Amino acid sequence: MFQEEQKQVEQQIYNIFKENSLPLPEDLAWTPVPFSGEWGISTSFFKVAALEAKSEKSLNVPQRAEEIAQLVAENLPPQEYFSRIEAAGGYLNLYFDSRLFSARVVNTVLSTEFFGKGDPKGKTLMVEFSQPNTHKAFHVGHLRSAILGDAVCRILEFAGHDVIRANYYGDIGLHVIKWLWNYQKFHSGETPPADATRWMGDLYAEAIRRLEENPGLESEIRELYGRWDRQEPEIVDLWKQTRQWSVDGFRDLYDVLDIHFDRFYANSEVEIQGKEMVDELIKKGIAEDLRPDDAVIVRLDDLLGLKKEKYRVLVILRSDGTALYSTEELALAKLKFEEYSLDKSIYVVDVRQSLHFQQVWKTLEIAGFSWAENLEHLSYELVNLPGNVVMASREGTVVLLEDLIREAKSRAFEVVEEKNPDLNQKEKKDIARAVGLGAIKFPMLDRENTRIVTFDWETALDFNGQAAPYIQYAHVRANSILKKADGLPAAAIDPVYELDPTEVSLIENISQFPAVIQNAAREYKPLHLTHALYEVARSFNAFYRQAPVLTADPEVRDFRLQLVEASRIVLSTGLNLLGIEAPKVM
RNA sequence: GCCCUCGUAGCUCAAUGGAUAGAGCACCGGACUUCUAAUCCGACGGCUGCAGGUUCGAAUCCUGCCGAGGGCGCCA
Repeated sequence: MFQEEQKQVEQQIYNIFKENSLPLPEDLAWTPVPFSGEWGISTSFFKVAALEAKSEKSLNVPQRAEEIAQLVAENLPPQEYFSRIEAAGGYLNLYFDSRLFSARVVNTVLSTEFFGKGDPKGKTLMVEFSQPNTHKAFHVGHLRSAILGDAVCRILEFAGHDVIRANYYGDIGLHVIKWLWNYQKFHSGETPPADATRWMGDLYAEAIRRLEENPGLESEIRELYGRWDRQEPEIVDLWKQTRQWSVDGFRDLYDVLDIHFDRFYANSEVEIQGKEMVDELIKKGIAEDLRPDDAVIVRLDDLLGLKKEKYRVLVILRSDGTALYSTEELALAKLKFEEYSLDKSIYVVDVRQSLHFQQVWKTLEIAGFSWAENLEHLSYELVNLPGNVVMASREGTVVLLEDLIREAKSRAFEVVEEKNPDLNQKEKKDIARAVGLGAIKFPMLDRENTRIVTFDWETALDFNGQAAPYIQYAHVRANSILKKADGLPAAAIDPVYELDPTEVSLIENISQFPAVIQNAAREYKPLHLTHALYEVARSFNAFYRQAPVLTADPEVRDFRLQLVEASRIVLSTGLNLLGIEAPKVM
């Protein structure tokens, strides 16, 4: 927002450096001055001083940095946008003129079509996220990939990338065969009830139970897998029909979560191509075919001439010739680049599969696919239950998504009824949905990707504190003021009064928003956004308490109204980027 | 055995190598005749697991150790 001014000062500083024959720093690395009630940008001269110290051993770096800062501060020409220049401990701090700064920030937000939106980067990224297995339940453990992936896509898009959202569902594999086996034997002809996904999961759990009780039945599973592999119509038809039940159920869940995809890839879709690629790898001498006694493997460490084990051995086809996850993964990676012209292909998958991806990608690299270097794993830690219990359908240690959503909505509904009993049923339900889903999504985003989320009902349904409802509430308050104000002042307004500290702090947080988006996009970390947004909400709430808008003197009121509108825009944009609704009342 | 994460306030978590390490929860004390108190203000709370190293400067980078979790040939 102040690039021009920053560049200008930068040039002036360079000139001072030249005049004093100081070594030119490569870049000044501007940062905001640690906020203390005044806006400013800051740079330091430690690097330059350290550079000098190399030729002049006796030099005290911090002292010299301070001298340079003093020198620059004294020699900079008078500034329009900076009202105060200060050298402090090796830093040079340039403080903005508060009137010009606040007016610029607020006017920029109001006059930009999408404040914070980055310039088009001309890069196409595919983000694959949410990889549910058909014929299984969809539980809270599956939620993180979906929610994180969705938010990352929204942020990347807003930051200026072209994003293709891919879903990859596992519709074949041993788990599916086990389900089909159980269905054929014990549930033949049944159709799913309204809650299809839960029912699919129940039947899967039942299949596992039966097989554990009677391990001898495993041979029937092998046999059935063989029949599927030979594409026997009876089995294929049943598989297709039952798979659809799951797929439809997943789509319903994605709709509820407001998550959409551009392309659905099925596991089975890439099976044939996967096997073909395995053949090629064997021909090229990259893979070893040890069938029928052993599988088809790639000895990665040997191929790379590594002495210490790193990539180990990747199995790419079972000894009986059926496909593995890795078989399909090889083909899927290729298919993605064939279908789209991608600059990068990102996989949002949990951390347990890190090695797996490294192996597959290294194999593709060895096979000579140039795009293999543009594959990227966005790994995240699991959602566990208290006591670090992993959610697993077969262990029965799961919280079903349907249950969580229902509970969160109903809890939110109770609160709405208590806080705002006059609203009609429809409004209350809409708010309950926004708040309930926000409460579910926020904890999955407001955390370093590499850290485990521990799910417990109490925390998940706690609407207080550092959580989505807090931000939504600030948005509601902003809306409420604007509604009562009956329109905004038509023209841009400069504040002609001394700003309240809460206003200063609010404007500071708003001004950071565009940079935060870029940062979150670059690092694939919605966390940066949740944090910044919380800060905007917090400073807005303080402002709301401290600085009256509607009852203020006209010139104060006009500027504050614009500030409220700017806050509203940032809050709703930010929530939207997290996939969280921003209700107008609650 | 090899590899990957993580270790920060009582608890849950932040902090592009940069200035006095910050929030929420919990606990304690205050604020509703006010634009919605799902809010605000204050107090309490820290040898950033330990020991070295690199650097003008380390919670952050490197090495070792301790602790927790995860991954390592036909599950996905």
